Amino acid sequence: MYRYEYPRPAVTVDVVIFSMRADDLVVLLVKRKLAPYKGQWALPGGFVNPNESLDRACARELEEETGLSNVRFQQLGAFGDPGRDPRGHTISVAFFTFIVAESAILRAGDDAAEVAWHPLANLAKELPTGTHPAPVRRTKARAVVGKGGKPARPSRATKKGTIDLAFDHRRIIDMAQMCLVERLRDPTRAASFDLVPSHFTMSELQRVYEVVLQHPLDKRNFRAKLLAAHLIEPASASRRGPHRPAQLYRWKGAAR
Amino acid sequence: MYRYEYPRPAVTVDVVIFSMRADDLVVLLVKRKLAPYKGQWALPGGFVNPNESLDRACARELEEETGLSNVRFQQLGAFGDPGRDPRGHTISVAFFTFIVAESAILRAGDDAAEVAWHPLANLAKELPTGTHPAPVRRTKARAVVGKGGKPARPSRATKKGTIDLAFDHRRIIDMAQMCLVERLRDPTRAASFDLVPSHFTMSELQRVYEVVLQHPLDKRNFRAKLLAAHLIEPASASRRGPHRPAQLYRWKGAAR
DNA sequence: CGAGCATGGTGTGACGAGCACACGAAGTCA
DNA sequence: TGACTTCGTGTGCTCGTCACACCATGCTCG
Repeated sequence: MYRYEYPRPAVTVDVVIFSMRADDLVVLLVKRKLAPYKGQWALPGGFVNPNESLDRACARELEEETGLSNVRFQQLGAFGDPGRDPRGHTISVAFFTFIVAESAILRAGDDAAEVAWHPLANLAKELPTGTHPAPVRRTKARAVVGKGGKPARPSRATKKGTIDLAFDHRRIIDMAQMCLVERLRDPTRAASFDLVPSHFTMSELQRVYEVVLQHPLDKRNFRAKLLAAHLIEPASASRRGPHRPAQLYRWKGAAR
Repeated sequence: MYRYEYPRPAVTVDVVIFSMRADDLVVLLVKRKLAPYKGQWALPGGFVNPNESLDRACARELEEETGLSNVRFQQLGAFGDPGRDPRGHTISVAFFTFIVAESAILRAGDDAAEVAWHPLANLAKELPTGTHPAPVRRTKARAVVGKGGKPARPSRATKKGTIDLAFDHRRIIDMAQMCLVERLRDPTRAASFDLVPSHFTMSELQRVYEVVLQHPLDKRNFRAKLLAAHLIEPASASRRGPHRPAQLYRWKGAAR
C-alpha cells in the first residue's frame, strides 16, 4: 500500500535502571564493546527492530545486554537532538525503573563488554548545554564500584573519580532521576517500582526514600504516611539482628 | 564513519493543541488530504526530517499544516505500537500545549484539507484496547463545531455526533489531557501554558481551570491560591462590562 | 434617575496533613 | 545483668485546603 521512503532517523531505546547499593543510588551501565564510544560506559539499549513495540524493544535490549528480564518500565520520553549520536540522526526513547540490585543476576552479553552498577555520584556532570561529548579513546584509568560491590575494572574518566558516559546518556539519567523523585512523592505511584524486596522493614524502605530524595525523613511521619496509603500490610515474620526485631511488611496484593 | 543500515521504523511528530472555546475544551485537528485515513480528522503532525530535532519537526509540521507558529510545547511521550500506522512501523513522538484560540490565525496548508477546533466531547471514545481503527472511506456526514464557532464541513463519524480520529490519535489526546490536568494542579507548571490572553481577569482564568479539570472551583480559594503563588500581578487596567469592572492581571515577568 | 441585575471582590472558621519532637520496648552481646 | 542498638509509638503546632455568604460596583432599562 502506501509507503514513503524518505530517509529516516534511526530509533533506539535506552533504559535507566536505578537501585540502592550500600547507601548509594546506583544506575546500571554497560561498557560498550563497539564503536562509537567503544569502551565507554553507557545505558543499556539499542536499535528498535522492525514491527517491535517500544516496550518490547526495551525489554529485549535489556535482556540481551545485561541478562535482566521481567522488569517493568515507565517511559521517560524521546531524545532526538541531531548530533546526539555520531552514527547519524538517531532518536532514542528512554525508559526507566527501579529494582532491587541484590535480586538482579547480571550477565554481560551481546554488545556489552561488561555490566555494572555505578553510583550516580561517580558519573561526570552533564556537559554545558548544546555540546555533546565526542567519543574518546584514551583516558586515564580509574577505579569504580562495580558488580558485587567490589572494585571493578578501571574505566575511562576525565575528572578525578568521574566517568563520562556515552552519547547524551548523562542527560537522560538526570531526567530519569528527576522523574523518579517526582514519582516517589506520591506513595501510590511509587508502588510501581521495586524499591525493596518483597518483604521489608520500614527503615529499609525509608532508607531508599532518603537516598533518592537526598534528605532525611522523620521516622514517625514516614511510617504514618505510608500506612495511611493502605498500600502495605504487616507480614507475619519479623527481621532479627543485634537489636529489637523489626516488623516485616509487604505490598498489599502481593503473592504470599 | 559507522552506520548501520537495518530497516528502520519511520518517525513522526504529532501535536495536541488544546484551547477554550465557548466553555468547551477544544483540540486543534486537521482533515487529512492524503491516504491513509484520507478525509478523516487527525492531529497535526508528520514525518521528522533528517537531522531535524524533534522540537523543530514539531514546530515545522504545525506551521505547515495549520499556519501556527511561535508555540512552545511540552513533550508527551513516544507512541510506537506496530500497527498504529497502516503505512508500516511508525513511531510518533507526541507534544502538547494549550493556547488561546482567539489569537490563533489558522490556515489549512500542505497535507491538510481543513483545520478546525473540535470540542473533546465530539470525539469518539478510544476503541477497546489493542485494536486500532482501520482507515474508512464511506460514512454518514455529521455536523461539528468548526473553525470560527460556526457549523463546519460535514465530517466522518460512526456514532451519533462523534468523530473518529485517524491512527491512535484519540489515545494520544487522552494522554495529553491527563497530562494537562496534572500540570494545572500546580500553578507553577501551569504558567508555562497560554491559558489566557496576556491580560485577564480572575474569572476568565478560573473558567479555563474549571473546564479542563471538569469540576467547579471556589472563587475565593482559587484567587487566594493563585495570588499566593506570586505568579501573577495586577495590571493597571480593568475590564468593563454590564457589571462591576474586573481587575486585570498578567503573568509576572511578562513584557508590559 | 432609581431599581434591578450581573459580576467582582473579600474574611473566617473547621478540618486534615505534615512536621517536629522523646521515650520505653525488645532484642544481642560482652 | 548492664550497655548498646534499633524498633515502635502519641501529641501538639502549624499550615494549607476547603467550604461558605455578603456587600460593592457599574450597567441597563424602564
